[in-house]
Amino acid sequence: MISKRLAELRKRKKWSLQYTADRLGIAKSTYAGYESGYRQPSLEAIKELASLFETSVDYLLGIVDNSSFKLEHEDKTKDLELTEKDLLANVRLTIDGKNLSQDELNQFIAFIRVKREIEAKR
Amino acid sequence: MISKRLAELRKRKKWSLQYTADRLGIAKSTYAGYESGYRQPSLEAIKELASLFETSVDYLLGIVDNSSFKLEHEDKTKDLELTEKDLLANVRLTIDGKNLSQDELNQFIAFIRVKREIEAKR
DNA sequence: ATCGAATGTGCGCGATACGCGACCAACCGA
DNA sequence: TCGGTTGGTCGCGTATCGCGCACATTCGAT
Repeated sequence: MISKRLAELRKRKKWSLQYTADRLGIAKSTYAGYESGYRQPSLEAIKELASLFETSVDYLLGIVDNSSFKLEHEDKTKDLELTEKDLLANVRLTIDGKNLSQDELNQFIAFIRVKREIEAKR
Repeated sequence: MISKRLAELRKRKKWSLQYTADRLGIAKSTYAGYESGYRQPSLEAIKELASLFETSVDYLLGIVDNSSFKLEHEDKTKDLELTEKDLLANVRLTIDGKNLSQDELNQFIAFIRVKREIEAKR
């Protein structure tokens, strides 16, 4: 059960085994063992896993079926203004699992502003 | 942390070590080791513990403070993968206060992908 | 098509530590 | 006083955890 959940969460983030293991500070083979079911993570390790994947230990163990992220936000949709840097301070925007730099975001904002200006003239 | 929580839960129910161990199907010394901090329960054992005490594994591990099944991940920086539509369903992205359409976001994603491809060749 | 790097997968070994039985001190009611 | 219960620790056998290493597979670049 835990192995399936880990693989699903990691692939959703488009992370490799090596990258995930590095984030956790463990060997690649160790984390791979978790996903293959060959090993079970220790109590300390599973706390780190839940933290890294932003979910609950209960979800990893299959006790509950909802990941905590969805559980908290499914009722209230949040506003996220992309030009507000302090709002984005605690959000890491990614595309294909890779971080979005501030420069890239600024380029996008400029692009959208120009696009809207042109559309407004019609 | 887990030892304190276990002792607290057991005493609240006025159970003895022996009775608790019997309910779990393990040796008294084993469960006593959990409470004294001398041993850590295995993954399988901690699931049984949470079930017996009608609480969550996250509570036993000290990840959350309330024994109910509410889970939270505030103050932590969240990942927001822009290509995951179901994640974005709960977030309204805006630029200059104006909603960002799905088309505009798709254009941006395509733009970033091309940009990264070019940069990777250098 | 071919090479090489990156990624996924599995195994053996050393070391950790889990679970159990045995044991001990403290407490308490008969 | 004493038998019984409770909380707690220790030694031992062994299950298994984490790591290094090797092999299989995928994938992009030439």
